[in-house]
This record gives sequence, structure tokens and C-alpha cells, in this order.
Amino acid sequence: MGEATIRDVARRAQVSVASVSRALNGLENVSERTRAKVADAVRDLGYVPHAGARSLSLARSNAIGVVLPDLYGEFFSEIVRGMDREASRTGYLLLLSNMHGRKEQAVTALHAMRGRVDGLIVMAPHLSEAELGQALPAGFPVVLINTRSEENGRPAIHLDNAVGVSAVVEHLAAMGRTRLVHIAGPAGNLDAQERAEAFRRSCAEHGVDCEVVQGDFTEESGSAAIDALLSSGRDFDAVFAANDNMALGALQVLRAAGKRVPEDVAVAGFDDIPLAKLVGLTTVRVNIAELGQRALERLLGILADGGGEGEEMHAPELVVRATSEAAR
Amino acid sequence: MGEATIRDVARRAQVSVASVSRALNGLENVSERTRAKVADAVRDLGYVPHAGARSLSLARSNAIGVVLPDLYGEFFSEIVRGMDREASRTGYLLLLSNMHGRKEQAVTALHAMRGRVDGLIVMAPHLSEAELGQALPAGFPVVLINTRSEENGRPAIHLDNAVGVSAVVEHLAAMGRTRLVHIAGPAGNLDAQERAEAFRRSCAEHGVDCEVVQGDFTEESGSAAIDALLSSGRDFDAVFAANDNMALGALQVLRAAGKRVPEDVAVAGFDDIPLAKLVGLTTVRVNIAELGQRALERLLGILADGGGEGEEMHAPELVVRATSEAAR
DNA sequence: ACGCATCATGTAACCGGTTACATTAACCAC
DNA sequence: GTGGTTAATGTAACCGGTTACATGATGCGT
Repeated sequence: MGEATIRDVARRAQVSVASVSRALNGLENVSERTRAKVADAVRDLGYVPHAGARSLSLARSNAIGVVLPDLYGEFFSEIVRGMDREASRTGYLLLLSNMHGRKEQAVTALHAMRGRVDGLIVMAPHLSEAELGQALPAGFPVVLINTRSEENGRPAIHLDNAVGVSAVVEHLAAMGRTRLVHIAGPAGNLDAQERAEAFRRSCAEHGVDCEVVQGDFTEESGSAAIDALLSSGRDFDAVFAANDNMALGALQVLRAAGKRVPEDVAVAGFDDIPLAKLVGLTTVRVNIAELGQRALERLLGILADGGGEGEEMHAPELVVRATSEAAR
Repeated sequence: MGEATIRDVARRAQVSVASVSRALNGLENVSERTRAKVADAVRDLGYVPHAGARSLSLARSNAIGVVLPDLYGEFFSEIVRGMDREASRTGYLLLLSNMHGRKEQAVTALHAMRGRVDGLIVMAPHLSEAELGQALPAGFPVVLINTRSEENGRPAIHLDNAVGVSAVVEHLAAMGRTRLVHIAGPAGNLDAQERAEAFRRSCAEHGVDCEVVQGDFTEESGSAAIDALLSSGRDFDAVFAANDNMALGALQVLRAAGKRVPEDVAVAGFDDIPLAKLVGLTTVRVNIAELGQRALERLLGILADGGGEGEEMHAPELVVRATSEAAR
């Protein structure tokens, strides 16, 4: 990039570096004559200010660090797109760092951000609060996404699983379904836990029978779960899987077993992956881009006025499609 | 982040800043005793080096700037994933900047990178070489992706659209299709232009009828295009969309209109997004992640030995699936 | 004991910006 | 003309690291 420095510009314009700096930053107290000389010199030399040096002396970088785990497919691009939307609107750059491996790598990633960014957005589903606390000194502006949050009061944004789940259960109940099955995600996963828990609560509220079987978010596990249920002779008229993948697996097994969907059994999932639309699967749409955008907005808010502790919930939205449209 | 500076560490460890710096950077000439004192002080203070200051004095940031246009769906996440793969392997960070709007915004985006990154990867399908040249002083390490390249010899990586398109047309012709429709991408987009151009050429070579209709890379535009075509009563036996998104949109409309795929109409796309495999869509596989990774490798190579001018083509690969498998 | 090489350490300049403060010039009122 | 005010400009310190060079201590050969 243009290697000219502000001192080169000053020399060529026959003024001091202070005047150049003032002229470039549009300060008031600069004469027209000086302003013009500086502008000429800048053009002649192709001068572009050195952002690194600038941020060192200003203690401000106009960049936001984003630390994400390995994310699959849509999720990554959508969340970054949302952040970028807000960032480019407000003139910030995004400094990206995926952390694949384990804890040390995460700490390294976070440390590498020091002195480069004004704030951080961190999504670290496999780090505990305590571990995060070590790597993130108190006082540094951070917004957490979907981290296991234990009351510590750091600003955070969470997906509101309960809202999504209860919308599905309410919908199924309204369609006359009375014996619901939930295929849960893997035991260690926070979202999976919250969804299963909310499912039980919602069923109780609507006075419908409920049962929870285990899955692990893969399509196969959804198939296997329903397979087992069918051969055990258990009766049910709706299946709600903790994600779309498992719902699709369930769908295939149900149809193979001669069940009509939605007439005999309604099916619903969670996430609204592109395939869900194609297949006509009722699901819960998570607006991932909006989540990312909101996280950045929140962080910028903190940078501006320092305020805003506590968690914020991001509500997903019920999308009713063919697999649940008919009443029983 | 830890606000302690290297001088704080030096004071607490009772040594000079130079010794601290040497100890932290693992230089040889530091006594064990000093090394230990520094390590203690660093731990006590929670010191993390200020990367901005470091890169200012080293004239090296360990960051790579990535400037991308608005990209749709998978493409963005895949290309960034590929770059990230290489970046985290080699200890680089990615500084991301999407440029949506017009030229000035692009120039601003590029200038914002000055003094923050060691090199740039730029994908600017809507900027001419000349425009780019102004914003990118010669001598700064850059790798261009899919830019309108006019012989200027900057290192670049291009997707070989012609190879992919001609493979599809040849395949469709071999399957007995004779009236092909191409749904093109947005007018300003280089890939879209190249694909449409190659389509016309390939059709002529294989002696089949061809028609090009306009789309904009979104699924909806694919649906709309075929919708319009069907209601105009035009006849065709194969649809080749400039990307998979539009092909999927077309697929839905065709089926909704009672056409059998592939018996009545064959369908093909471009990109091979994950959904394409699930749906059985014939397409051209672009290993996008590999493209991104390759771009970064190339850039790192340039940083290391300065060499490597010229363009490099990245050939995509035909993937035949159910939507085109049956001969007419 | 001396001279000399070797090694650890410290001092201060530098990277490229910003800005507090000092300086100078210009203008006005008296 | 003098003193005081205001506006434009310049000087130099500072942000937080790195590193060339100077300094001081230690060990060795003779």
C-alpha cells in the first residue's frame, strides 16, 4: 500500500505533521490554503493513512473481533453476514478468528485480538464461563452468543428455545394432536437440553400426553428413534424433533411404515434449514443473520455508552408447512 | 483486555523493557533467572502483548485482509472457511470487509486495510482493473479472485467457468436434449456473464437450440424465470441455471406445473451446494473452500518469496445426478 | 595482573500516527 | 504604540511495542 507517511506529506506540502493530521481529520482550525496544500500532497503521493499507527495513538481501532467455533454450513455464513451488515453500516471492520481445537487455541485466538479491536463477539459453546473469564479480562467490551451463561452478568445473546418450542407445541395441540413425541438432541448440548425441558413444560400446559426419546441431531438418529418407537407399538400422533435433520429422518421412517403425514402423524423440526422448505416440513425458523446483527448492535451500544449488562433473548418464529397442516 | 503494558511488566519484574521483549519472544540471550522473573510478572499482571503496537514496530501484522462483494449463501461461508483453514494453520488472522455498494465504498474498504494487514485477497467482480489499480498501489501483495482481468499480470485466481458450462451443455446434448434454456445471473456479475457467454458458444458447437433468460442468483428469480417461460408457452427440454439456487427455484416451479424431471425437462445448476446432493441436482462442482484456501496459500507464498505473478485457473467438475440422468 | 572475547542487560531511538502546549501572526480597542 | 484576544501553525511527547548500540560483568589465556 502507499508507503508514504504523514511526514512525507508534511514535507511536500511545506507544513507540519500536525497541520496535515488536522487537515485530514477535518478539524476546524485549519486555513483553506493549508487544507489545499495538504490535499494536493496527499493526491500526489497517493498517501493513505496507516490505520495501525492511528489506532495505536487513538486507542481505538474501529474493528470488532469475532471468535467463532467451527460452524457448519449456513450458520457460519449467516451469522457473519448479519454482523457484516451492521459493521459496514457503522464503518467497522470485522476481524475473524475461528477456533477449532481445544482450550489453548481458544485462548490464543482471544489474545491475538488484543490491541487490534475495540470489542469482541465470542461464541464458545465448549468453553465454560470460568475458562472464558480467564481469557477475557473484566472490563473489555464483549458480547457472548449462546454460551452457557451462569448469572455472571456479561452481556449475552441467547436463542430463546422455549419460545420456539412452545409455539410448536401450541400449534400441534391446536391441530388436535394429543400424544406428542419429542426426539431430543445430544445430552451435553445446551440447546438440546433447553428444548427438551421446554417441550415437557409446554405439553403439561396444554394438557397433552408427551414422551421424549433420545437422538443426537443426526438424520440417522431421528430415523432410529422413530423406528424403535413404532416397533414398540407405542401410539402417537405428532413428532417434534429438536432439529430439522432428525425430523427428516423421522419423516422417512414414518412414510416407509405406511403412516400418512400429516393425517396420521404430524411432524415438526427446528432450525428451518433450506431442505425443510423443499420438503414442506413445519419447523422453527431461527433468523441467524439477525442474531449476528443484533450481537454487533449490542456491542456497539456498549462501546458508545458503556451500559447494557445482562442477557437478551432472540425469539425464533414458527413456520407451518405441509407436515403439520391438516387437523387430526 | 489486560491494560498492562510491557513497561509495567518490566517494572514489576525489575528488568528493562528490552529484556521483557526478548524473553517473551524467546530470544537466545536471556538468562534463566530473567526469563522466570518475566514469566511471573506476566502471569501476575495478566499481561497480553498489544498486537497493534507490535505490528507497528515490526511492520508486520500477521493478518490478511479479505475484501468480498455481497455473496450468496454457501459461497461466502465456503470461501471464508477455506481461507480460514489455511490462515489458522499458519497463524494468520483474517480481516474481513464486505463491500456492498459502489466504487467509493470499495475504495474506502481497501484503504481501511492500510497498516492492518500484510496482504490482501480481493474479489471485486464489479470493479474494473483500472479502478482496482488506483486503490491498490503496485507492490502491495494482493491476490485477486475472479476479477475482470486484463493482462496486467497481478496474481489472480479464476474460476474456469467455460470448462464447467461446456461440460454441462455437452452432457445435456449427449442425453438427447435439443432446446436448452439458461437462467443467467445478474447482469453486472462477471461469472454470470462468462457462464452465459460460454453457454451460447457451447450450444452453437453442439448444434442445439438455446435461449437465455434473466435471473439474479436468488432462488426466487429462478422460479420466476421458469414461471414466465412456462406461461409464455415456450418449449424446452432442459434448464441450466447459472447457479444451484436458481436451479432449485426452477425445479420447484417445473414440478408444480406438472412437468416430470428429468423425463420432460432436465435441470442442472452450478456450484454444487450441499442441498444439490440431497435433491439430486446435476451441477458443476466448484470446490469453493479449496479456491479460498488456494488464494491464501498463494498470497502467503508471495509474502514469503515475493514471487508468483500471473493467473491461475481453477477448473470445476461436472456432477451428474437424477435431474438429468434420463435420456429424452 | 592485564587484555580480550562473550554474554546478559539497559538506554534510547524508532514505527506512524495524534494532540497538549508553545509560539507566532494578525487584528482590534484604547 | 501597547496590551489583549483569537486563529493558525509548529514542536515534541506519547501510544506500546522492537532492537541497534552501549555498557557492565564474567571468564579465559598468558
